[in-house]
Amino acid sequence: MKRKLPDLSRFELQCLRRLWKRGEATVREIQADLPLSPSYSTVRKILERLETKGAVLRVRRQGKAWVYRSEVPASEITRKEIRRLLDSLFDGSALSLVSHLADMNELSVEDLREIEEELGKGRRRKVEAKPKERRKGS
Amino acid sequence: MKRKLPDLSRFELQCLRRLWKRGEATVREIQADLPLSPSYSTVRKILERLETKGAVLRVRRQGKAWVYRSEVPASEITRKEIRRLLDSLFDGSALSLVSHLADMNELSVEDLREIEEELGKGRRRKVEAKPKERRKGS
DNA sequence: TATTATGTGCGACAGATGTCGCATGACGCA
DNA sequence: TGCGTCATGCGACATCTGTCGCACATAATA
Repeated sequence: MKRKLPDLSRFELQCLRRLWKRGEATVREIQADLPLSPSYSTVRKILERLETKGAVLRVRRQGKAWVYRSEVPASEITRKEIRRLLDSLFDGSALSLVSHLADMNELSVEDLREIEEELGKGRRRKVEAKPKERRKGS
Repeated sequence: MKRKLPDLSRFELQCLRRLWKRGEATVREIQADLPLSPSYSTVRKILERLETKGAVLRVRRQGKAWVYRSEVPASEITRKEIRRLLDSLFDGSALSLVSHLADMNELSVEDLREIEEELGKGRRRKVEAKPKERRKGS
């Protein structure tokens, strides 16, 4: 049985990612991690909604603050989002998505070979995301 | 100079895609193309919003009905959406996105080789999306 | 010409989202 | 013990989104 993954908004996703990275975190910590530094209340509200959506859980208190933990696997949410994009813009074809990526100069031949190799040998190790500076896009 | 691409909702994107495919279309035609057959008024409203967002234009009338045309290039909107996903879930790393796709069994080694080849020879031809049946996902 | 479709223009709405402010209560410290 | 500090719980909003219904004009028809 697979519980239905909740639909998450962009901002909710943002916050959730911080949780994934940290494992557990308080509202204050997540707020500190966010780039646009929204108000404490705002982040608070998002976490609250994530909780009602069942994507997050308050595990314990750290002093007076609640500590949250993600209740949804990063990988599943990620897949869901990918699928969404695939369906909404590429008729479900991953190939055409990758083609676009190549077009956008987001992929090098080496990148592809790497994936290929993993794919070839039964693989399971996922390639880690190493943030890279964005080329000024035209 | 590059005009700022409008932010589009899922449904707006859906409708816009029909326009891309058809070149031009009336509300009725787009409605007919949509899978969930929303009411005429609904589609009408979406087109109206797309127009105020500058994503669509009413070119002429066909009988009493307006004929719409997209004002935003499919490729740019597509890129924008891809970028959005990349930034919101993969720290901008296309490689890790592709890795996930491979993980989801959405890519075959052949697919990758194809892209690779295109990439290798300066390329520009984009791989077309040929809808493929979704493997029952676990 | 009276009747019937059909598209338009407008307006309405409920829900989701992003953003806060404020009163309250508990904690640590002077 | 009285006073800040800090997180919480609640509520408030303006937008954005998806969904329609309806009155009105007009074109096609009987």
